[in-house]
Amino acid sequence: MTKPFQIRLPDGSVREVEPGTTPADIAAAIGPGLAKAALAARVNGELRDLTRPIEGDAELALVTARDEKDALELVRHDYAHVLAEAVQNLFPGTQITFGPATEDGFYYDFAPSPERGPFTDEDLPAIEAEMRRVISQDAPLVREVWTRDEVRAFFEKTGERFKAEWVMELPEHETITMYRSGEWVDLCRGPHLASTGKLDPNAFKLTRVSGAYWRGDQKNAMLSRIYGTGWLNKKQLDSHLVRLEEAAKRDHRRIGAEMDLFHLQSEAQGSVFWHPNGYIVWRALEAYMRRRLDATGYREVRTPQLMDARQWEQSGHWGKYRENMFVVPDEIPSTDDEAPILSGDADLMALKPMNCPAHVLIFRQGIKSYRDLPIRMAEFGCCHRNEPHGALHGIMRVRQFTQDDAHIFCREDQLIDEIREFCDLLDSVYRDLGFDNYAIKLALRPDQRFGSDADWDKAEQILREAVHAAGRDTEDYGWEELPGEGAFYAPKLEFHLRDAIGRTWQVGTIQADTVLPERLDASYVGEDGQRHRPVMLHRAILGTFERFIGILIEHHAGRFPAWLAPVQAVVATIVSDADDYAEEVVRTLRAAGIRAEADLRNEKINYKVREHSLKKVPNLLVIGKREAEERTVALRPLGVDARQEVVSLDAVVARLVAEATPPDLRPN
RNA sequence: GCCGGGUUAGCUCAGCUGGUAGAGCAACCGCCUUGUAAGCGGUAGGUCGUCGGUUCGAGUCCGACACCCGGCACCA
Repeated sequence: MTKPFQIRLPDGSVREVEPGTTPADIAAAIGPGLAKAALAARVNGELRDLTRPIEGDAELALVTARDEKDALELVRHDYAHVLAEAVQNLFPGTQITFGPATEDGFYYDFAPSPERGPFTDEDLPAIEAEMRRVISQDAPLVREVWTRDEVRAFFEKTGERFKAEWVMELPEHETITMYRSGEWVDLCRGPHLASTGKLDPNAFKLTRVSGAYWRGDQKNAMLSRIYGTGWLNKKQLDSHLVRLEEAAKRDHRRIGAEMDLFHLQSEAQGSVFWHPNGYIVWRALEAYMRRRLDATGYREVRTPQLMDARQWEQSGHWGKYRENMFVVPDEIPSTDDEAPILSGDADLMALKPMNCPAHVLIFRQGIKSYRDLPIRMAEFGCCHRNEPHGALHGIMRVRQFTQDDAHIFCREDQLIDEIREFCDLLDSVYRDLGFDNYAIKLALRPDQRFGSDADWDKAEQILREAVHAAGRDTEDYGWEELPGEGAFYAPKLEFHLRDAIGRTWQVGTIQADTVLPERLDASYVGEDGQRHRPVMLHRAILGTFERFIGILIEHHAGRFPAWLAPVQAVVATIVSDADDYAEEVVRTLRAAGIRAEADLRNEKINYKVREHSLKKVPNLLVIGKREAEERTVALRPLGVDARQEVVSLDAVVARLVAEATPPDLRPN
């Protein structure tokens, strides 16, 4: 007989068990409570099925619902599995593909039979019901090791084309496992719970359907994806659903309408109509950014909206980016109703999708010395990109946008410092704007690109080093590298923020580019008297005003900090006798630079409080007979639990002025 | 661009199996001079996204297109 295995438990104790023992056996040996609560096990750190025998001496930790991260991952993966089984029960002929756990749930991608067609929302209740039935069967989930050929033969026989294709691409040495629940079998790496009955039939909900390309490639078949959210118990599910409702209330499109910030309409799809209120936010943000850039050695420029196609050919945009550009014929349209409006053979111009080529053209004016570098050239540049229709999203993803763009022309030996300084500036700006949480990614060379591999090796390495030097390549910053996601001319560091419902958006970026200076022949005279190529750093902090304001709205739920708020104070009267004094208060506030309005309407104070609260006005100054007589105001800051206090006119002006001062202009 | 859903009054939405439109809020008018998140009453407001088809008759059924929403792909 083989000798017993030594199993070390988290409390440090060691148990001797016979070969063939499973984590479930050990849990049972420790106690019936644990046996019942155990969902899976970590064996030498690896998450495994409870019923999979231990193969040797090991560290073992049993995973229960208390280990929430592991437990949720397991449960969600199992829900996906149950979803697939339910769908195949209800719709024979549907092929299965993949179904992973996601951040708050799971999905499964199916290839429905052609007769059946893609799933719709209306299918979901029946599928949910079938999932509950599958769960109630409480079938054990059994892990089986198969050979590649067995799996392929099996799926070819059952008509599972996608699974048969996939198994052949698994790495040679990988152990191929199938999981069986009752009659149903799926190719799956696992691990799974011991049986479907471990799932709470009331802790999941199918949320939506969508299309998704097989293996994420547009060239492949469109599959039908079903999304769900899944939790350990109903209470968690319910609170998640409440969170979703709350998040919907923060939606920038909804708040944009409520606060009268902007609108969109189909005649200018993908372009924003900024209303006076929204444009105040924009201008405050722009003024702030301009001060920050002025203070850190940037010089602002302004470049043409339209440039000749030949210029875009030279920069490389025509070849690699044309499908995203708006092209305009350089021709006076015919006014003759009988004749075609355009001849069709005019020279072409294009609206700029980026500011970089124009900045190189400025750089090229006159001879630059190494002493002139770095040159930090900034532009609040308005760009147009012809985005795919399906990509447009509120003001977060639009076709006309304004970037807080800048290009830093520098020598190679200046790169690391420039990037590090940029990271510091970006960090400081994000904090000023209320974001202390952002993620940094490094997007590496894409398939479609200019420049030699050696250039890319160098550029990628510089960005890595600079982030490391800035101490930001850590888990706190969600640091990761994204192969294939760089721009066509350069790798980029991406800075991401989260929206109300947890989607992340790239805002800031910095890209180290040696290609464009080469293509557009930018050079400087070095210490050695020779011409050298500068490196160009493309960088933005907000990214675009449109997207950034969208995120600001959602992040603050419309309650902008006072310095950004469209209206900073409303003076609301209780009785009309106070009108004159209220108008005086507004005049005084405005003279002090506060964006203040009077509300003298014949309405109850309750009505006015409610209305201005919904408009997220940060300060409500209530004036009744008493305040008018005493030359005070009742200051009621925005917020349900805000206490109001009666203060003198002078005091309220001082307080609001302090609050409305942008963060970079505040004392200390 | 791809898959699914949607488009009815300024906003949010109802309108079953086809018989020329309805609520709440907002707006307007009147009453109320009001004390911290909706005071009361009244009036007006829509060629039901666009175009075409089926039908005696279309908001409702069918088709095309446009836009919006959720994903996918693409991206700031």
